[in-house]
Amino acid sequence: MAEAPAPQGGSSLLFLTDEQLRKGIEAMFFAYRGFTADPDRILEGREMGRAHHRAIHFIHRSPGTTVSNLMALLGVTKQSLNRVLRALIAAGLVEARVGRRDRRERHLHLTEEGARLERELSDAQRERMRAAYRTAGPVAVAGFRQVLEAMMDDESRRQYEALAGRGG
Amino acid sequence: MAEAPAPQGGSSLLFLTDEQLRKGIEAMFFAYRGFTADPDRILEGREMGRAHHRAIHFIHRSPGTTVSNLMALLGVTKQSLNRVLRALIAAGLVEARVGRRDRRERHLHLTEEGARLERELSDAQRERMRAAYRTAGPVAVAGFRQVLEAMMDDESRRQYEALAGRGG
DNA sequence: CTTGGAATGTCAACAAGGCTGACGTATTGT
DNA sequence: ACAATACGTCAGCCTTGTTGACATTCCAAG
Repeated sequence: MAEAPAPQGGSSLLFLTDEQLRKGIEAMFFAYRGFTADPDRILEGREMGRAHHRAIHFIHRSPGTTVSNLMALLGVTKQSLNRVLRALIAAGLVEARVGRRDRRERHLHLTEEGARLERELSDAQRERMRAAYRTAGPVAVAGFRQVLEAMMDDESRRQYEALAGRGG
Repeated sequence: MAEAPAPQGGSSLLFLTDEQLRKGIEAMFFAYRGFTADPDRILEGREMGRAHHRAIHFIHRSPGTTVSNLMALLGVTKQSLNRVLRALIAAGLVEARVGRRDRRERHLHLTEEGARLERELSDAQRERMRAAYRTAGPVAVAGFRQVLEAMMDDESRRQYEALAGRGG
């Protein structure tokens, strides 16, 4: 995508008013609630929470990723991550294999059961996303992604794009 | 599975693939991080966190709102909210006025200093949003909002629209 | 006028999930 | 041989959420 629509001539900048920006901020707040609602519901009772979901998601996404990688991706300390991983491994959802090239590293993989839970979680989340996409239509979806990408920190955008390059 | 929207003409449904949906999910995750980063930074050191920001935002947005209202808006228990409000009142940022019609109610207002902090917080957040909007352009912004609204729970959408009706 | 229920405040106890600091252990690379 | 890396773990702390219980104040309906 090249040129932004040149704001010249009669083109108004009304979409940049404080009012419009505030609406966007509130929309993010309320939408994020919906975004996390389904997985939260599924995990509650299983003694797990959002942190476990995030770990499962990215391990599924990048099988064999290391602990350090995951730390950077999630933006948490190794102690926080370790607590989550310990629970996932104890529950038989994740496997940590010693690295072959560098045996200090642990390569993380979902077990069969971990993959099953991942599927359940992402099905729920995807279903909501699909409904929203369908309602809004392809043009809106393109805009949605553009704005979100522009909103990220540089570091996050780098990570996002690295992931996208892998399987999308 | 219900009906897909009639794939009329040459319109493809490629924007509904699992791949595209996953990208949207990851974009939400990374973008939300950026979304909250600036206010978090400002509040850190001031002995306050995201919860305080949210309360300040909605009190600013709906001056005179009651505790019950705020509870529903934020989706937390009165105990959680009360702890936050107590801190805000102790810090001289928020004032709780006894209701005139119904004296059980507390009507919440920002003090001068509360308004100053609110300004600082929302300036930072708005600035990021403005940059993102400007980068993406008006058409993308419209799509962004459409998708977010479609992603909300019914209850959240109701609240979002009630707010929008008030000042926007 | 009494009384039930609503709106609020508060205490206690607890959990999830962040954080820092410190220390230990393999393992790798110089 | 030694420093640095990757990881695990213990201990302690913070924020922000939860439930349960109880007190107060006050409106509204019987």
